[in-house]
Parts: sequence; C-alpha cells; structure tokens
Amino acid sequence: MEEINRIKDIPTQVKNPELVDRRRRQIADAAVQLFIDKGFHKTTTRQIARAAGFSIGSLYEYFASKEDILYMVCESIHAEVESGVTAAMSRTARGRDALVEIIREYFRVCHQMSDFILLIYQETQSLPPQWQKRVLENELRITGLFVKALARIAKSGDLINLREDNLELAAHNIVVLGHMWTFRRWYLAHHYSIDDYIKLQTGIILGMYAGKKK
Amino acid sequence: MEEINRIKDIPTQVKNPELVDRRRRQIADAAVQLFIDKGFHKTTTRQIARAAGFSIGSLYEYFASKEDILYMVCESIHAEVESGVTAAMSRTARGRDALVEIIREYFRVCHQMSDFILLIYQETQSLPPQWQKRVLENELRITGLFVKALARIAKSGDLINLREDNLELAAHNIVVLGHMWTFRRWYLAHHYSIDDYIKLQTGIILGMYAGKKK
DNA sequence: AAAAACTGATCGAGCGCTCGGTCGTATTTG
DNA sequence: CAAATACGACCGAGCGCTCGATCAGTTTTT
Repeated sequence: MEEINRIKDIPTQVKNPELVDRRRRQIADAAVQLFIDKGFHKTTTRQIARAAGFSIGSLYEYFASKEDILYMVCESIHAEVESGVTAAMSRTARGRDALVEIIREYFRVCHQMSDFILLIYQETQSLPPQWQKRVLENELRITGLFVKALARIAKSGDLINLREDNLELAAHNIVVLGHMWTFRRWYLAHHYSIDDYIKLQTGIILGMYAGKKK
Repeated sequence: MEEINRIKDIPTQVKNPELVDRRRRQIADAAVQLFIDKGFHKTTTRQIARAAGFSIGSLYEYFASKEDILYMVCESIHAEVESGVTAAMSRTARGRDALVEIIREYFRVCHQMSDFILLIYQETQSLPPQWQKRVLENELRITGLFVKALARIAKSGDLINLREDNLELAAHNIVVLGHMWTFRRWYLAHHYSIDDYIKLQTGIILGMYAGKKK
C-alpha cells in the first residue's frame, strides 16, 4: 500500500512524522473493524483506543476528532481499491479480452473488500462536508480508471456498441455492478459464487457493448 | 399509499387504532425529512416530536423507541416504491416495449424518491437485526416484481439473450441501475437529465438482453 | 366523572474530548 | 562517565453536555 498524502491534512500533536504515520495506521486498522461491526456512531472512541492498544488520551494525540479517524479509514480503503484496480489493469491483455480481465480482477477486488466498500456507502454521510467531497473525488478517480481502460479498448475496435460519449456511463455501470456484489450479498452470495457472478455479469456487460454474445 | 400492516407490530400505549395510524404517519412524515437532512443518529427524538407538532411524551405513546420510527419510515418508503412500480407494470404494453416502459417508470420512481432510497441505503444498518431483515425482504419483494415482469416478457420471445436461470440477476441489475441514479447523482445529475439517463440505460439494458440494438 | 390523550420537567447513562501529570529516553553539562 | 536537564509520547480520571426515555400531572374527549 502506498503512502497516503491526503491524510497529512489531519493535524496532530506528535512531532515524529514516522511515528505519526505508524500509529495512525494502527488506529485506523483497529477502527475499521469496529466501524464495520457496529457502525461509526455506535463505536466509541474508547473502544477504538482499546482495540488499537492505546489510551484514549494517546488517540487524541494523533487525531483531532472521531470524524478524522473515519476519514482516514475511508481514504485508505479507496487507496487500496485503487491500487488493486491499477495493478490489474497494468497486466491485462489487449482488445476485447482486456475488458473481460479487468472486470474479473475488479470484481475480485470488490469481493475481497466487501465489508470496506459497504462501509463507505453507509458512513460517508457521517463525514464533515469537505471530506465527503474528497471521498466522492476518490470514487470518481477510480471510475476514471475504467473510462481510460474502456477508451483504450474502444480504440481497438472490439466494442462496436460503445460510443465515445457513453464511455463514462459505461464505466459507472461497471463500477456499480461490482459494488452491487457487496451491498446485495445478502441475496447474491446465497445464489452465486463470486466466480459465477463474474461470469454472468461479464457476459451481460459484453452483451451491452460487444455486439455479440459469448 | 396503502395500509401498512407490518407496522402494527410496533407496540403502542394508545387505544384508538385509527388515531395510532394517523399519528404514526404524522410522526414518520416529520422524521423522514429530518433523517434525510441530518441522518438518523444526528436527529434527536425531540426534534422529531417538535417537527410533528407533538411533545416528546406523546411521541413515546406511539413508538417505543427511536429505532421503531426509523423502521416505520423504511417500511413506508418501500411501500411507496412498490406501489409505484406495481402501478407502472399494470399499465404497460406487451412484448419488448413492456420492458422499455417498465424501466422508464421505475427509473422515474427512483428519480422522484432519490432521497428516500438513499436513506435506506445509509440507515438500514441502524435498525435492530430483525427489522433489517424485514427491510431486505421488502427489497427482495420489489426485485421480485421485476422477475415476474421479465418472465412474462421473456415468454413472448422478445428477449433472446435472457435465459431462464438469469432472470433474477437481470432483475437485480435493473433495480440497482435505478438506485445508481440516486447514489451517484453527485456525478450523474450533473451530466445527464433523468430522461437522458433513462434513454441511455434502457439502450444498454436492451443491448444486454434483446440481442439487437435500438 | 371516568377514560383517553397529551404534556414537559426530570432522570442518568454514556458520549467526545481535555488536560495535568508520569516516565522512559535523549541531550547537555560538569 | 555520571548527573542534570529537557523532551515528548503516553496516560486516564473526569468535565461538560446530550440524548433517549420516563412518569406524574394536566387537558380533552366521551
């Protein structure tokens, strides 16, 4: 996982920057699990501190508020999704198969990060407005990765039904169908395995844009 | 809006059932707007009472807890979505055009109920488990309406790519692409009108299943 | 006048966050 | 090298306050 520079905007009392970084990760790792289990509002700062192996006082040396912790959690989730998607894209083939592979890898990322993606859907609204905005920017940046990938593939001419002006909507569709696996898993996971789901949805998406069926 | 029988499970102190029903709607109507504006946890019971034109004491004659209010809000949102979808389906044509019309009407419902649908995505997790389950049942029942509609249309033979065993996934896809208009409107609404969105997505969905483009 | 409906002052558990203080370690001084 | 000093990470009791919920009393309805 790469360095997350945005979180440097969060103020701290502690001088040593490396320590700040290490401790913040430690706190965020503890917090994310609590947030997933009980939700942001029902998690107390004391519980976060205890789970991270700290006193409540120390926690507030590294974060100015409970919302700051949630913000960092959201940022690192998006950073991980993005790096997963980027990695997948850099090792895919050309042409029509590229789309199949990208979808497969992305859906796998969604699968393994289910809880985290769900958390963002549920708790983004608990952030202060300026940080909500940042989270949406992250979401948009990830969608943008798909726009670029689709554009590349479209150029190769394999997606006859994909008009230039619909690239963005197509990208949003793919992103959301990945998320759908997370927020409808109460149904989907009982009827399909993730590989079934990938296969079926890939067929459908190619049906949208490829002009011929698998 | 039809009678909501599920909410009768919520206990009350008051004897007159009609009054209970009226007052509960009154309270729910006030609560839903507050929940949308500030979220469930940041809304206080006093604010709800005041917005409904009551004292805090009276509110607790009609609901046993704050969660009960949220539950009723979720139930009535789903009841309204369901009745909207049902109405749309009863007045659609046959065959291939039926799907186009159903999608259009459903997406319109999603558009006009944006805030409410978003609320369900965000706050279902704040409900006690047995009521979360009910909300998901509602979601599933609404999806079921689309399964039935798709089955009917599939029989008429216009959807050559829609295999029997994928009906359910197809229904989920349609439902979620409607919801997508609500939870990505921070992007979509700035780039498309709802009618653009309907047109584009309908084309894509037909591309999935109809085997030929518009 | 009895029953039903409504009121709001009152409770107290629990919350986020603060702040005076401790103590291990680095740095300076003699 | 040892003693003195300075530093800053860490601690946790407790402050100020909020909020969901209650219930004894009042008003309205029948």
